[in-house]
Amino acid sequence: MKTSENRPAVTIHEIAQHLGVSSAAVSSVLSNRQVERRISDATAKRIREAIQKLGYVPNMAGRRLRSHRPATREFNLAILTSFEAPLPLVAQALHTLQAEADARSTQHTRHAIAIEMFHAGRLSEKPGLLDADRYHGVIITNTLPADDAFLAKARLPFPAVVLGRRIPGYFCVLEVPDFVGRRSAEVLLDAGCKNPAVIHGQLLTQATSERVSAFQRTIRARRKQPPAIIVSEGLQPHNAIVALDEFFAGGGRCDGLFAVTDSLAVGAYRVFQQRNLSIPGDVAVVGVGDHELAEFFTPPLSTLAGANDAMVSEAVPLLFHQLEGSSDRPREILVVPPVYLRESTQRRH
Amino acid sequence: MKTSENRPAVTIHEIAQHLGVSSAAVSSVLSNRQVERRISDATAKRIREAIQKLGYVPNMAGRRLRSHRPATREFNLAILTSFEAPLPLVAQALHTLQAEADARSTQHTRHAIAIEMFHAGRLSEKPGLLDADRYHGVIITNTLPADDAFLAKARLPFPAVVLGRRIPGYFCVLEVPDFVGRRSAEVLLDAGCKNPAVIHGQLLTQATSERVSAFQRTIRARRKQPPAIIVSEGLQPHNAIVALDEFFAGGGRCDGLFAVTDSLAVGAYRVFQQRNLSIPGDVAVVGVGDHELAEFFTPPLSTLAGANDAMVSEAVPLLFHQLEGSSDRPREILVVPPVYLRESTQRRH
DNA sequence: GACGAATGCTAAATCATTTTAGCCAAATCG
DNA sequence: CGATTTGGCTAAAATGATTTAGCATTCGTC
Repeated sequence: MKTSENRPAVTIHEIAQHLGVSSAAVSSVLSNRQVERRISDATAKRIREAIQKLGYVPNMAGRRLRSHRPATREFNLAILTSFEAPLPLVAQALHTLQAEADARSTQHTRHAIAIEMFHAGRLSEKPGLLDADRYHGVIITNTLPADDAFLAKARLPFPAVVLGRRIPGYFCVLEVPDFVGRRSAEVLLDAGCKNPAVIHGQLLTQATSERVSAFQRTIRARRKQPPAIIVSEGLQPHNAIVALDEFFAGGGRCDGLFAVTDSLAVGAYRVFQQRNLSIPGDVAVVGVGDHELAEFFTPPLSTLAGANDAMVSEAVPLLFHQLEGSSDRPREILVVPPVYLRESTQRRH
Repeated sequence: MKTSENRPAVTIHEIAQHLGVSSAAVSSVLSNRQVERRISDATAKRIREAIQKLGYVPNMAGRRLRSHRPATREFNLAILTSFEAPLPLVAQALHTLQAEADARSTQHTRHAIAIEMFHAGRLSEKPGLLDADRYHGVIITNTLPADDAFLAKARLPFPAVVLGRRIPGYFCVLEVPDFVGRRSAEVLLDAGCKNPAVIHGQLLTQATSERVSAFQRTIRARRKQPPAIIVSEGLQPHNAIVALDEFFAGGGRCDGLFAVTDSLAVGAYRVFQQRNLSIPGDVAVVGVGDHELAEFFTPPLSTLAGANDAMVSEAVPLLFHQLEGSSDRPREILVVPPVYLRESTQRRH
């Protein structure tokens, strides 16, 4: 790590002043135009050395402003997601956003689109989010309650659409409440399960926590006793393996599992195989369709949700609507998640 | 689609002029400071209407420049990848880059990091890539030959590191040539395969095409006849299913498969299951470890490559080195991909 | 009816950079 | 030796937005 970067930054003017030349000369050298601008080799060399020595870093805002073509508008759009969340969903959102942006690009209108990430629960620490000088609009997804609280309080100074979360004052796109939790419980019960369980990670997004509690309520209502709740440290398969092994070692019983993430289901598959429990014969498994490979698991995994296509299709037009200056009041759009019943929850005779 | 956006863009000055007020007034209304700045409600209303009617879009470069705190340097870094490529690798690169950037952030130095995407083979159409006014540095990955050619010719006006590809004039990080192709051939042969085959998608990155040809060469050298080559339309499991079904329907034979992508291996698993070919009993399968779930497939998939961790760990410091103004000559770093032998290539008695 | 305060605005500076027009001295030419 | 060219630079404008200081009015009060 160079300590040099701890010094204050310098501008082109300061370099010029330091050398007793004009800033035009420095700029010419920086863009390698010193020959056509007729800066002598000796001066160019002095300038180059100063640039190096003082650790000059160009200010992109200055450059962009200067090179801006008049009468052109440029939209800076971003998808904000957490480092911890699965990416395929986000990629799809980007794809849709990009396609829509391309369709709207004209002679005078350009769009720049990026994915940016924040640490789950620490959205508030993301630099520039509260300033109005970075984004024209954003789609925010995979937030934790702490992030939601921050957003509810902060009110971003630019259009935003929130995915999978209901936050007052924002345009939100989310799945029909309780649907996934209730249906996954029904799917397991219909498959003949007597001892259903749910596995989820420690960190709960609002969508996930609603799924879990709706699952609990439904099971309790139908079977007069609550399901087992298994908590894994993270969302990766090996987290599920550790949590389930512990569960069984402690005498836990389970003949039907709702995994709030497909990657948890993958870990569960492994544990059941190792314990010689057949799927769905001994234990049925249902996941949420956040993984494109779910239908290729052995056996193919039944999934709910994964309404991501649908949510994104709603969210993107909503964002552009705001960008175009609509003054509509924030509203919520509810999406019904698709249900894919596959072999992993086949009814037992 | 609003046609309004086809009109030339307007600036704050133009709005002001149009209304016969000052640009300061317009700016005050835009930032909702009209009360403290003592703009009358009537004027504020007129301004707001004009903003709406003329379709004003703020120029972020102007705003950022204005709000720039002197003596502060800001690095804009990006990871450029193709829409078509698998994302987990990229997420990891972002993670590493972000961590390194955070470690280097000081009172006077900030970093902004994003993932941006281009259509495979059309990197040249990405706006702003040839201008020096957007990025301080980039990591480029998942390029196709057309992109490579573009990069070789263009010479980007900012530091860059290319992953998985050798391009003259750039810092490149890639796997040891031929390693993956040769080792995957050896793994299949060691498992006792007599009729090895390889499956890949139509679009070939340089890394992939090298893997395929090294595989071919190795097989031909050892078995005196070339492997079957199966080409799928895309990289998704269903593409592999279509291609393999066609291959078998056409009388193709195969008792060992090298899948250049794990998602292709997933599709292959399905086809083999449906044809009652056991893995690895009847057919051995080896993939490249671009999928975190490979070890959880049934049976667990042997993988090569997936040297992504290692490549990223090399690439990130290389980028920062350039950002710090090092004038080193571009060089290549070769990484040896790890090899994970799992059940899918277990030797037959 | 004079003074102070409130109201409603504007002019100009500032942020960092690039480019255009042009200045002055030295070299070359006729 | 005067005119023209070349070399080596600089001053200043321009890009778009925000903020600070301040200028006119009008209003209220004693």
